[in-house]
Amino acid sequence: MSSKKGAKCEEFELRRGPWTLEEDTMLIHYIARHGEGRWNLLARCSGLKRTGKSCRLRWLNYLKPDVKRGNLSPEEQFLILELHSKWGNRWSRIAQFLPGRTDNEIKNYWRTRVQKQARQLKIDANSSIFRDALRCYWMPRLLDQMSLADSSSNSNPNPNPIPQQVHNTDSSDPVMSTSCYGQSSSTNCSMDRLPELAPSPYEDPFLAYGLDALDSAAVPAVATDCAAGGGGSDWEGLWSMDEAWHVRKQHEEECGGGIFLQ
DNA sequence: AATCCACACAACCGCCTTGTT
DNA sequence: CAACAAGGCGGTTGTGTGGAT
Repeated sequence: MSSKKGAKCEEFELRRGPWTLEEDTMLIHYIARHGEGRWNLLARCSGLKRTGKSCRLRWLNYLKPDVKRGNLSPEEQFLILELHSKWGNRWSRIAQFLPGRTDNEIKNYWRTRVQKQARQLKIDANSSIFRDALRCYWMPRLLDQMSLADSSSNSNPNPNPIPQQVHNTDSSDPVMSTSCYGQSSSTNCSMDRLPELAPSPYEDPFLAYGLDALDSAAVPAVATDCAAGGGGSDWEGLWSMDEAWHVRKQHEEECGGGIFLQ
């Protein structure tokens, strides 16, 4: 079977690796004429020496007009952390709540930024300790950045406008019940009990999750203190050395000084 | 100036699901 | 209902780039 496959590949001399400008142009023009979908047909008829899969990926992750480029905003980062805590590595599902962002981009963000922090602390990124750390230190900081940006650009319309709404302090709210900022979430952040929310690209995620409820009052003192960021000059790290030490120590206590990742 | 290293991101691979015949 | 093809998804790898040494 695999040899047959290989022979097929050779027969059509399928190209691999980075896409050229010419290939991009061909793909864009073909989709402009015939629309998306039927990727294998597209690959055969467009003149591209690529697999249908490759064409699909290139279009969805890079060429599609509504693909957003550039750094993730604090709002987007916050959403990624929040949704990942609920759904785990369901990147495409998470991406549905970040218009213009692809699952690939979100996955890369998680691996390069978030998991990097876990590695530095020598903690499993999926551990409850690390999740707590995200909630106590990182997410409040993002909230802080969001409010700072908000207050400094009152006259400047937000590119991703978040509709004003009534504050939701209902404890049954998915975010408030599972996120428990600053509290120990090790008991109630289980992936087994993910909220069954119907994701929709048209639904405002902040509205859906009641994220407006996460004002400073909702964040515990320790978290807001950290978020206030005494001493954080530029926002490079996600937490200070003190915070990292605290997380690490907590982890040591919980694991009895044992099981660190290498 | 050269080399090394870490990072970010694009692209590929394999598996699974879904739709069609 | 089975077989097959296509699409979708998550994990992994490859590569270009910028900073550090």
